[in-house]
Amino acid sequence: MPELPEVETIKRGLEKFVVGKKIAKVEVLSPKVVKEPAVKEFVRRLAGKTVKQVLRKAKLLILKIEGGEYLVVHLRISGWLTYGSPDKKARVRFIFSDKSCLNYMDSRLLGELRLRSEFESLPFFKKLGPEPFELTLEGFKNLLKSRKTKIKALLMDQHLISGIGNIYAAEALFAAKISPLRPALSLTDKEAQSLYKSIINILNQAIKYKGASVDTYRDLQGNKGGMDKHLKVYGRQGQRCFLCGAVLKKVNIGGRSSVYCPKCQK
DNA sequence: AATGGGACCTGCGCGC
DNA sequence: TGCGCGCAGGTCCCAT
Repeated sequence: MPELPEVETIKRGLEKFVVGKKIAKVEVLSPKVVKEPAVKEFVRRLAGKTVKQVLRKAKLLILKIEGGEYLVVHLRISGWLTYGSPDKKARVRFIFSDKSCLNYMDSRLLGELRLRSEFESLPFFKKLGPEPFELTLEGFKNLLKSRKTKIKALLMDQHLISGIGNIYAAEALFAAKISPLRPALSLTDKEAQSLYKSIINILNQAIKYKGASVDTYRDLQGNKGGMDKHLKVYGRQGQRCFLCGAVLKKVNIGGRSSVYCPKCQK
């Protein structure tokens, strides 16, 4: 579900509704999603603690908890959070002292919750490349240099550049008029610059629209994101390109479906 | 180094 | 209506 813009939207919601709240009780309905520590310990250590701050790194959400602990949330594909009253489909419920509730939702159970005294040593965190916002144009060009991998696969490789997933990789490549199948090293300086700018623009636009609700994603209050309506290629295979009218094509790249305009994107 | 496949999971929409 | 299949916004791990 969530790429950087969706996670950023959730982060802002948490800042508004959850920071400063005291966790009275944690209910773990699906123990599978709690990766560390053991569920009993997880619940015990959170009870009575206040949420101090929310951080985001790429698609990772990090809640700083009173007493020097961090609740690290990776939503993976189908995770999302709602704030309000307890949800019967929740996998984990964080009930606050004012009776309000933060629900961790995750139909496919692929997401992960961790409670740790720090998050920097988490293997996934350590291997995370810079976000597009932390990368200069030169830094971006250096990533492409000498890499034969398909440009779309590179954009989604979190070790190299983090926060971009299947939707925004497809959209940025369309905006830059570059085929997702091109080897990264084949991009000219001009193309690399155009792609770099497109990535930043698309992510900022998506944040502005509070994410895309192609599937189950909702913000904390249950509202859909507004970015769906602005997607030009993602999920539009077989339909016509808004620019040239050609039929959009779907190919498989790195095990993910990738939609693009064979006429506009060279 | 790069790519392809499978694994982890559930649930939805589609065609028959 | 019911069933099987393909597919889904992520990441890891293995084989080649």
